[in-house]
Amino acid sequence: MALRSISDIRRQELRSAAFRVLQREGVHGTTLEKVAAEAGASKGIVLHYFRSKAELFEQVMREANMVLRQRVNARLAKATTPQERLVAVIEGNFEPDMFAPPVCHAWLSLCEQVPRDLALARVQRVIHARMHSNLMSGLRPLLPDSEAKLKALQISALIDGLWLRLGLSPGSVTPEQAIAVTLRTLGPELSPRS
Amino acid sequence: MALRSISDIRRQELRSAAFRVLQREGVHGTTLEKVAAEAGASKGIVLHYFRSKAELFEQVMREANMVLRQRVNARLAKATTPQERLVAVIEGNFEPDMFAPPVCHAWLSLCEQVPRDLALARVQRVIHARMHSNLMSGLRPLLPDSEAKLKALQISALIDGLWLRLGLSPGSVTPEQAIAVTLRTLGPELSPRS
DNA sequence: TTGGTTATTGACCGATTGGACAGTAAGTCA
DNA sequence: TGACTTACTGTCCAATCGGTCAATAACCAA
Repeated sequence: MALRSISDIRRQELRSAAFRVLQREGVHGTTLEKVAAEAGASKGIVLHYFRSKAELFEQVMREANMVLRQRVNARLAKATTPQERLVAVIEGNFEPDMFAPPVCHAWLSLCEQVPRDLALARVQRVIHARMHSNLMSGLRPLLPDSEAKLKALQISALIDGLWLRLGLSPGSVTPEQAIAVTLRTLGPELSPRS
Repeated sequence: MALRSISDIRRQELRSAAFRVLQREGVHGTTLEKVAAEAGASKGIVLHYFRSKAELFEQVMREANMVLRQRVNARLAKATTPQERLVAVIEGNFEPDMFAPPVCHAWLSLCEQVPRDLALARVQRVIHARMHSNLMSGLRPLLPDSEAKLKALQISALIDGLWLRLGLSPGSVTPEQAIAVTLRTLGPELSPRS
C-alpha cells in the first residue's frame, strides 16, 4: 500500500460516496450535490477533485471493477488445478456482499451509459477481457480451443445475466443458487468432484 | 385487428418515434422535443397523448415487449413437442432484427429505470414471468419439477446475459452464436436431434 | 512572519427540460 | 350554420444541474 496523500484519501471518500448514491439513485439521479452531501462536503469540492461528473463516474466504475478483480484474484491465487480456477472465478463473481441488489443497480446504471460514454466503454472492455481470460485459463487445458471459447462466452454471459436478474427482481436469485446454476453450466466433465 | 381511431394511430407513431430515439439516446437523453421531432410534430403533442414522459416510456416498453411476445408465440404455435417449444422460445428471443445493438441499448436503458420506476418494474415482472412460463412448458414434461425450475432460471438468465453482452459490446455475439450457446446449455437430453 | 500552495465553501450562471397553458385550426354532429 | 370536441402549436415557467469563479481558510515551507 503506497503512501496516500490527503487528496488521494479525499478522492477515495468521494468515490465511495458517489458509489453509495449511485446504488440508490442511478447515474442520472446522482447529482454532484447529493454526492457532496453523502460525503459531508460541499458540491464545489467534488469538482475540485474530479474534472467533471463523467470523470467521477469513470473512476467509480474503475474502483468497483478493482474490488471485484481483487476478490476473484484472491480466490484464483489459492487454486491449483484448472477446475479450481473455474470455481474461483465463478464463486468470486457471486460473493454475497457484492452480488446484492443495490450493487447490481449501480452496475446496471453504469452499463447503461456504456453505449454513449467512451471512457466507461473502455472500462467495460477491460472487464469483459479479464473475465474471458480468467475463464480461458481454466478451460484451455480441458477443452479444444474452439470449445473453450464457446464455453467462456456461455459462462460469462450467464454470470452477467444472473447479475442483471438480481438487479431487476431483488430476491429472485441467491448467491448459492447463482453459483449452483453456473457450476452446473460448466458441465460434469469440468466441475471438480465435490 | 380492431378499428383504430386517429388518436390510436397517432399514439402508435409517437411510441415508435420514442423507441427510435431511445435506441440512440437512452432514457435520459430522450427528450420530449426529440421524440416530437422524430415524429415530425411539436413537443406539445406528446403530452397531449401521454400524461407524462414516464407514461410514454411505460407504453414504449409494453409495446416492445408485445413485439417480442408475438415473435415467440408465432414460433410456439408451430411447435408440437416440448423440445420444439424450448427451441421456439430460444430462437424467438434471438431473431436478428431484434437481437441487434440499438435494440439492446433501448432495453438496457429501460431496465436501468426498473429499480426506480414502479410502472416499468411491473412490465419487467410480466416479461420474466412469461419467459419462465414459456420455458417451463417445455421443461416440465422432461424434467422433475425442481430440476426444471433451475433449468428455466439458467436459460432465461443466459438469454438476458447474451442480450446484455450484445448491448455492451456490439459485434461480440451473433444471433447464431447466441442460439448455439443457449441450445447447448439445454443439455443433450433436452435438445431435439437436428 | 510571510508568501505561496492547497482545501473548501457558497454564490452564481447558462442551459436544459418536463410540464402547463392559452390559443388556433380542423373536423363532427345537430 | 353553429356549438362542441379533438388535434395541434408555440410560448412560457419553475426547477434542476453541471460547471465556473471569487473569496476565504488551512497548511506548509523558508
